[in-house]
Amino acid sequence: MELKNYELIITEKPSVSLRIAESLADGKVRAHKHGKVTYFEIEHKNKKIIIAPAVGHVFTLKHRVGKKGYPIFEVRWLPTYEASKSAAFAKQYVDTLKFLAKHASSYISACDYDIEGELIGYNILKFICGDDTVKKARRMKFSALTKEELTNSYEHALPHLDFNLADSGISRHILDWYWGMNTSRALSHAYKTATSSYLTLSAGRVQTPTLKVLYDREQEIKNFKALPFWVITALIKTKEQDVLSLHEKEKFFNKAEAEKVFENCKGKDALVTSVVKRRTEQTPPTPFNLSDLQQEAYSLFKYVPKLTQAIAQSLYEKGLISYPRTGSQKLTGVDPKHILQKLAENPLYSSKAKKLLLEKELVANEGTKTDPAHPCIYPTGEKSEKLEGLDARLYDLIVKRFFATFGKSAIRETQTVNFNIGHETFFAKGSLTIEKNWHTLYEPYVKLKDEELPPLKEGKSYKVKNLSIDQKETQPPQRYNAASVIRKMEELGIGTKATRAQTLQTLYDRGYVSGINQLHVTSFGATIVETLEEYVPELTSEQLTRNFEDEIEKIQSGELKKEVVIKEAEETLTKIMLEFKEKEEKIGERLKKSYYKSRQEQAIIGTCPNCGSNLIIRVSRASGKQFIGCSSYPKCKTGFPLPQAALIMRTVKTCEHDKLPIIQVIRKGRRRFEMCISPTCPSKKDWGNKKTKKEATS
DNA sequence: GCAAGGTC
Repeated sequence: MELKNYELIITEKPSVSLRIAESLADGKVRAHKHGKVTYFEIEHKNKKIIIAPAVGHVFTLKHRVGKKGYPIFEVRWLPTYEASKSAAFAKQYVDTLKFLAKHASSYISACDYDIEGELIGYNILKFICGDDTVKKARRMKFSALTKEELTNSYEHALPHLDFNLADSGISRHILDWYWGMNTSRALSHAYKTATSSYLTLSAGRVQTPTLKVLYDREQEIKNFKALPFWVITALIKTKEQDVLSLHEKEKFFNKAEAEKVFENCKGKDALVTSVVKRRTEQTPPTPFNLSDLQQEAYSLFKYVPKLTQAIAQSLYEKGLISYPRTGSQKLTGVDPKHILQKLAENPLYSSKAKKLLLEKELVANEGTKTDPAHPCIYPTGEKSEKLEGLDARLYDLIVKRFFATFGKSAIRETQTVNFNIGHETFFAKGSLTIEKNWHTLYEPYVKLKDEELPPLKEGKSYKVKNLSIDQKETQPPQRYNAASVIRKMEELGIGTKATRAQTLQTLYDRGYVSGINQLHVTSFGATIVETLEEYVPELTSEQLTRNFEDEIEKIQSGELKKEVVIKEAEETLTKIMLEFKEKEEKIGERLKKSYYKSRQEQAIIGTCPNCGSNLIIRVSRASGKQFIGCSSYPKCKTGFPLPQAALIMRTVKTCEHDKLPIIQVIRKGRRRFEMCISPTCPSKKDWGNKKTKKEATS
């Protein structure tokens, strides 16, 4: 069959190609393969249309080959598979688009309608379809993958791309590249001048402010001065149970005052002065976007955000859930009834789905956040082979969350009882769920606890079983964990939903941070922050992102030309890099010292599976051997042997099998490998003895 | 080799 004279619709990713084909096809959707890539052929109003996907960015910026040192500003666009081996899969997509572009008579970009999507389409047209197609191509603009929206966006396709938007995308890429590459190279170069050996160091518009956030918290904790305070509690005896009440002042920072109050209350009975009951409505949760899912999976299952993202991606590829890299908390364009009907066929979910289907109206408690291209994360209701382990748990959470958003508000009752003990006021609080409603749909993931108070009568006196005064002290602020730092990045508006988990990984990889439950900045990470604050302070604050956004907005509106912005960045950085270079020796010494020290520190390897404290490298007093053990030893005796290890470099990732850390170890003779710390992990052989490139060739 | 951003 000869394919000629068709319209070529280019999408950002494979799943969208199919949706567009299904929406526009008057008759059958024909799927074809070119290599491994599927594209679709349809007829729409007697017109032949081919729909073919990209895989996100298939072009990336690359400096001129062999160019060493810094500063560097000469960049050009190159196919991702030429720039990096890890992007080899992208070649097939590029080849397919090249093949299809040859005989196309017209072109439409149907990439996501955002800055990156505009650029993905623009680059494909320019470098694959031919320069002349850039001006001719039309643009489909849609904000949901529904038939109606997609058909409408095709019928009313914009006559051309938004060139200003594409320009702002180009600028974003170049500015990030300039700042990131130059600063990273400068750091590595400085290290090399001091040690004559190469070490990958990095800095960037997103990773450095993130590191700074962790660093600042580290400083807060370091500078924290604990204050002692006293609390007075009274255990009140009733027929049913004892009630613990607290003095209304809660914290006494003055010891004498606390002791006086304590004396006043001693030996006195507790008179109930008031019983106040309040009912509150608790609205159901909002649908998941990626960040919400990452937070919840961490808090319920301790899945790190990167793991959650990987599992969600695989569930999406199996057709079980919708597109996971979304910021939306809305069910735009989703037909919940249809999904519930499909879920009702699954014995695991049948009863809950059927219960919801009985409702007259299905109204979801949608959140306010939206996404330019996708609705929230929801189950498709499709059947699959039996899910197990990590996948099954996450899928179950997504299904139950979907159910819960349609539930009625739960009703909670809180009770506050005030007591008079020797003319001092004490109080006790209880809370109780009166009507579960959405809680039953979300079980077992509801985190609320019921604490019921026994019936206490106003005006009645009760015996005080025990009155106590305890000294406590104020606590320093909590360290961030792997999930909360992602939320913080979201708050600061740095990174994107799809990249934040990866950014944290980069900070681990560089040895800047360690720990999962409690993220510590290593002394080396601290040196990086301090060095950059001195020489490239712009890069340590999220303000750089704000400046980018302002400039990019102006390019979008046509107020500014991208060339001006790029030139300006070049000038600024040239100056900064020259100053850096002058101090290179000094900076190198500082980095060297700090790096060596950091390696010898008691590295935090991960989180103790038993008690949640840090796992650190310990030396056994008995045998003198190194092993990984819990930092709260001897309270917790968790430990893992470490055979023949010489130097533990860092935690690489978390083992998917038992969620223990996988660490990178260098043995004597510079043999470097990764291993799961669990001696019984069955996946151990997968990590062991991974040789470095150098070794493999020697 | 280093960024950040797409997607697998």
